Amino acid sequence: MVRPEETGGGSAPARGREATRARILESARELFTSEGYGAVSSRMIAAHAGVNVALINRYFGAKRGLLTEILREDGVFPGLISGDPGTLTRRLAEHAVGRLYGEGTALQRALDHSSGDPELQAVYEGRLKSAMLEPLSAYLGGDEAPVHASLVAAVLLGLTRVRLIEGATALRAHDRARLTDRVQALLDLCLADFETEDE
Amino acid sequence: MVRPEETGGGSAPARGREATRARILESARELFTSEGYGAVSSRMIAAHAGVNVALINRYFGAKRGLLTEILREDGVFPGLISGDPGTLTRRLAEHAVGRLYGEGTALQRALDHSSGDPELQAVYEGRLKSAMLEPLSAYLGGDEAPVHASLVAAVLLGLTRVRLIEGATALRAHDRARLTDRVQALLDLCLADFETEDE
DNA sequence: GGTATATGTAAACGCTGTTGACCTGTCAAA
DNA sequence: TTTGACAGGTCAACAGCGTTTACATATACC
Repeated sequence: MVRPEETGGGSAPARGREATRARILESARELFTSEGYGAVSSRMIAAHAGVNVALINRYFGAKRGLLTEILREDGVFPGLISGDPGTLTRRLAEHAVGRLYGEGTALQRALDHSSGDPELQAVYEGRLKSAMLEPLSAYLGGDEAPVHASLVAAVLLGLTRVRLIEGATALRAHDRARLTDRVQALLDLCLADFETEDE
Repeated sequence: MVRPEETGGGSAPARGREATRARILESARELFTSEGYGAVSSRMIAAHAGVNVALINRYFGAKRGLLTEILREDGVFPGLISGDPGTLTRRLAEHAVGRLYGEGTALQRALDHSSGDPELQAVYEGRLKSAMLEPLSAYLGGDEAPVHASLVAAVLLGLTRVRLIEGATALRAHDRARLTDRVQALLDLCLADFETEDE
């Protein structure tokens, strides 16, 4: 009796492998979103997925492997660093303010919120480097590009951090617009040529 | 036989209490500095201090209590938010850049480095609120003060974070001066009156 | 003396992430 | 049909963590 069950190929891609993997991943995403990375244990994920704990490490190496997988799908600052350079800072400011004070993904907010976890940090920072600093630096070009990119990243990351510290204060539309303008101005200053008028 | 041993008072200040407390605190400070908060366990601190583990919780409530105590002594941005308002941003910029790219305390650097720990985060953020956001806001005064303070904090925190992500790149004196100027300009912009020229 | 009260100790609790040994069902070849 | 290989899944254990509880001990007061 061959169990057909969506095994189209004839070789040996296994029966439950992909399904189980997906189930674990989905459970992890849900729990990370609702509870935060640090507050979710391997056993919680396993229980939620109806799966044995050992399978998490079998399929993802370790708990952080889950996060790496999730972050890869749900990119950080996706697709903003491209297009018209003239409006780059505007787009970044709008995205940042929107994400922090408006319509950010629940997952994004959850990951931002636990962005300090020592475990998460390595993954998060790796993503940020490869998805923000490096492309932005390449996008800007020139000798000063790395510094400019770092400053931009600093402003954006700092906003996230302060936002977390201050808590979830809602912002009226008008104040949000003002904040966005101010952030854009800061980003513009980060990117501006900047000649110190000293000797 | 009364053990004199610096027990001047006659009531009941105990014999080993202060000494033990101090020993634990000193061990914690050393280990946090050299290893980072998350990498140091209660048992490591106890062993280093030559003391039973339970005493840590007896004297400091919990591991985070040690950190609270250490942070209270070694303030964050100590004494900068006062004096001539005209040079405030200069002082902050110099302090921040100096701390991150120059002569910061080893402990400061270590705590910055583990500033993401979920446990540490609460303490760290509490300190930052009470030692940075609130005094700065009060210092600036006015309706917009909280927003300005938040932006300043964002820039300073963001610099820390990016610095950690990028790693310990040494900066030549000239580049450090340029960075300081740029940061000061950003801080000035954070504090500037900012009228959006829309309708 | 006796006795209350600090101070220090040993052992455990429940939790974490992770791993190794063990079943179990499916498939291919003999 | 019997045999073997093997992927998929389970179970129990490991060492470590922060923390707590019950206990021993030394000190200080009456």
